[in-house]
Amino acid sequence: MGRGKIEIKKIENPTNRQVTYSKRRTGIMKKAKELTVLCDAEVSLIMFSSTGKFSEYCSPLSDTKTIFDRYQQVSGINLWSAQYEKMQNTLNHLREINQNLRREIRQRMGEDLDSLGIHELRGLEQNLDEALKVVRHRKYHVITTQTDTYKKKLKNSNEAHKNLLHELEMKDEHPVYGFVDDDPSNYAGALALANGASHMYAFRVQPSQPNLHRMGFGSHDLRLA
Amino acid sequence: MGRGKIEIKKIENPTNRQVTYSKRRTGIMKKAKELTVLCDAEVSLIMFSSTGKFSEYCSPLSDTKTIFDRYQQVSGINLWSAQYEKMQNTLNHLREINQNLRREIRQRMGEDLDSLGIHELRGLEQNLDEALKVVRHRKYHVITTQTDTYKKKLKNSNEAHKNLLHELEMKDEHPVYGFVDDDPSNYAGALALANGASHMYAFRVQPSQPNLHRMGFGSHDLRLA
DNA sequence: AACTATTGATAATA
DNA sequence: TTATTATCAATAGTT
Repeated sequence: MGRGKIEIKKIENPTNRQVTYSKRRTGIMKKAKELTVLCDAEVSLIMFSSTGKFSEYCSPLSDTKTIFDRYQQVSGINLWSAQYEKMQNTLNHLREINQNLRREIRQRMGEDLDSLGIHELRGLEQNLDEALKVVRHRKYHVITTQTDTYKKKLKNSNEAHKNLLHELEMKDEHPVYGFVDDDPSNYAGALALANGASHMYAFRVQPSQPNLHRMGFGSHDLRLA
Repeated sequence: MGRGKIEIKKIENPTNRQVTYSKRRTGIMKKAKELTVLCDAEVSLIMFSSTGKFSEYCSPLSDTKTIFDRYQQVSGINLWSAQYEKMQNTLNHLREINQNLRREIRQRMGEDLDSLGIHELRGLEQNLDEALKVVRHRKYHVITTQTDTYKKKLKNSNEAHKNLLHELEMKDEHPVYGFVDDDPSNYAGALALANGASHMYAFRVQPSQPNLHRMGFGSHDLRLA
């Protein structure tokens, strides 16, 4: 279909090849469009020239991604199976680790012990015993620190109060009663630890972890993951 | 290019449309092939007829997936971004959960306590204390059971031995010394628990969890995930 | 599926 | 690249 018949083999002259590519590219695109319209078909046509130039045609009602998805279903080839499988493996691995971590926590809570042998039980016992000592120690430390801080604050406040009273007496002989603590939460904390019956021990988590919110020790949500 | 010019619009006669689709399909495929050969181009052509029939052409050196990959790079459209993002989110969520589980385990081991307030510390202490009691109880139970089993086995063996000796005496008056326990591991176990100084407490895991193998309480590999 | 009269595409040329 | 046009190729309508 030209001034002369041509053999279908690679055009060696690069300029000529590029020109032919251009012409035929528009030609095949026109054909694709016509096929789409005339026959109500879905067509995806992607072309890269030898110089790397990219062109595509896609039937108007669908887009390239839709056609790819459909291609996948029909051809049975999962185009991104490699990516997908890799991630799936990572995911399963993480899930496994998660399961094990949960089991360890349960065992550290005295549950799920049936699968443990005598050696494991002995180890767990020792470990819990040591941990308990450390936690107790830390608790006492915190209590002491907190109490000290409170006492100090109280003392400071009292002094401030006295000074205030003193100042007022100096000024107009009108004594004032009461004062406001600038941080009442410490006072409440000290009171709470004093009665020794607290069962409120929320687990502190970052705001980005909604599923672990409000979980106390011994109340882990084991439905997760 | 036929016996008469046709308007480019949907062919309403289904038979006619199907015939035209067939003819033009082969035509466009030929065009695609020619483009590939003449111009050294990469072409992907995917077609679905109105009846759902699927055909494709792909330049011989590359395959459809390769062209899709290239298409992605050039077009900037990530074809599986939706899937990918979803999985990525799940993955990150799992990682977060795992981090928290690990932290809880560390805290149950008496580490990482600085971030805990007095309430949490009190809760943890109580929880550890209760767990310790349960574990001790369970340990004693296992020890008792194991010891009983061993005693029973020993008794059975001795009786078997006696019977054997008796039989032999009956037969040829040649007494035989010694016997073989059919499960010596229980004996070793009983011995080990008798000396009370075991520090071997391997964590039991399924074979499919290589990363958690040989982890004892207190020796968790925190590099994971 | 074939067959062709026609239209459409395009190679060579400018 | 674009335009022209002589040719060849594709195909619409028909058998």
